[in-house]
Amino acid sequence: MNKTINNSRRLSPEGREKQILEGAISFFAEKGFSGKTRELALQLGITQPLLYRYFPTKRSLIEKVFEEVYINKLDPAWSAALTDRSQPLHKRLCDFYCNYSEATYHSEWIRIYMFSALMDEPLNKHYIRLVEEKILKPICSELRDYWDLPNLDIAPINQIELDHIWVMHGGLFYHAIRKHIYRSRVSDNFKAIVSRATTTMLEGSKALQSQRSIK
Amino acid sequence: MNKTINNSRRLSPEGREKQILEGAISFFAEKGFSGKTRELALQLGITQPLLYRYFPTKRSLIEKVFEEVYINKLDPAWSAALTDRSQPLHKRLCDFYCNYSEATYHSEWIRIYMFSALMDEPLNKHYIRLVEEKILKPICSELRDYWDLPNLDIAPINQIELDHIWVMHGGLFYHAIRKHIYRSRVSDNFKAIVSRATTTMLEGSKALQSQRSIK
DNA sequence: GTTTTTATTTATCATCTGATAAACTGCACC
DNA sequence: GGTGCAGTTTATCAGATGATAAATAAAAAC
Repeated sequence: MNKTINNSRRLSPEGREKQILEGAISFFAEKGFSGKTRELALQLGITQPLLYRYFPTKRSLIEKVFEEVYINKLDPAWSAALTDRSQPLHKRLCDFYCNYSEATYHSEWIRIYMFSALMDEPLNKHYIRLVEEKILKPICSELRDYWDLPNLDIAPINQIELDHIWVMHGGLFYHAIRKHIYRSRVSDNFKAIVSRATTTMLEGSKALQSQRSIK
Repeated sequence: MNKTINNSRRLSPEGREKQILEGAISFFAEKGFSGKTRELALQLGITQPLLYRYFPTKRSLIEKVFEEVYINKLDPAWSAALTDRSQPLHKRLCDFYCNYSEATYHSEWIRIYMFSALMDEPLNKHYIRLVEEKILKPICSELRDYWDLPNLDIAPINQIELDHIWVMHGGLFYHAIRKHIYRSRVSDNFKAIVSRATTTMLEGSKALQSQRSIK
């Protein structure tokens, strides 16, 4: 019999630890990290001191939650696909944001992300840097190619270009915030929103060039 | 002598209440609403029981904070200016978002807004509805006029049009989130970002029409 | 089947935290 | 300058909360 997935009273250490961690993610995503250990235990159907057999402190459990939520969410294959110029850029952008949103735009992920950011967790700053390096700058680079502009070696990405992508990226992310944090009723066809947002961003980048050349 | 603005030990009730409320805004914006009353009192330079002379419970103080932060942030004059067709639409949008961001994109406002949203405070949902009615839908309406599309009486605003404005609005709001919640270093020339974001949105709305007419 | 091991619970601690009551003190008024 | 009112502090409570130790019970070992 499988001991790991067992709903009897007594579980294997690995099974219990996993159950607690997953329960903690859902619990803290809902209540925030000031949620009480007794309430978490109640939700898990165990007693509060049992938590402390698997995690020495509440803080250590929270840190495991961060790890679980933050790591391995950016698949390098997506960045690779983003720069695969055999495909049209609009399609690449759509595919990327569909993949990316599927991995991160979930209630638990978004809420824990926001709670941790409000707590000034260093993980957040690290993640933002990753987003800029692995997503936004590659997109800037593809945009240069798309409009036959100078390569990055000749002119490094400037703030204006980055801001332009940030507005699109933020606009899409904000859709997830509205859904999972504000809990507003939002349109569920996210693919269509992505498609229109990327089209808009591409058209906008063209219009901005005529106003002010990248040089 | 002015009793209201007095840094002596003893203040007038109005002065003290105001001081506590303002201190609470700054305190809860930083720590979240699970911040402790003793810590707040320490930051104010008063003792913790004094808070309870001016606010019967912690919750009542928090509710005053919500009131102070949420109300009167949307000046009807801005919405009026937004629909003043004697000015070019791009200029109207820029002016509006500059005014709006000046009123709300402050660290305290943004953080308290996010904390309260994560707490499922009804004020947040109310505010979002206000944003949609007083800002986004008027912009949709102006866009119809801008591109010589049917009036709202003939065809009501659809989800696609609203989503398109939400992406721009969210993109701009996300800039404030990055600045005040993530505390990232962001470019400080917000006016320029607004100008480019509105240009982009306008260009995008044109491009989207050729893909799919509003009918 | 008895013993050993260990997952889990019960009982409990020390501290924290929102809140209250009583003591204190600065200021106005006469 | 004494008297009373009102703003503030000191002392304290009751319940909550993170954490620990001992007791219990279920599974494994022999």
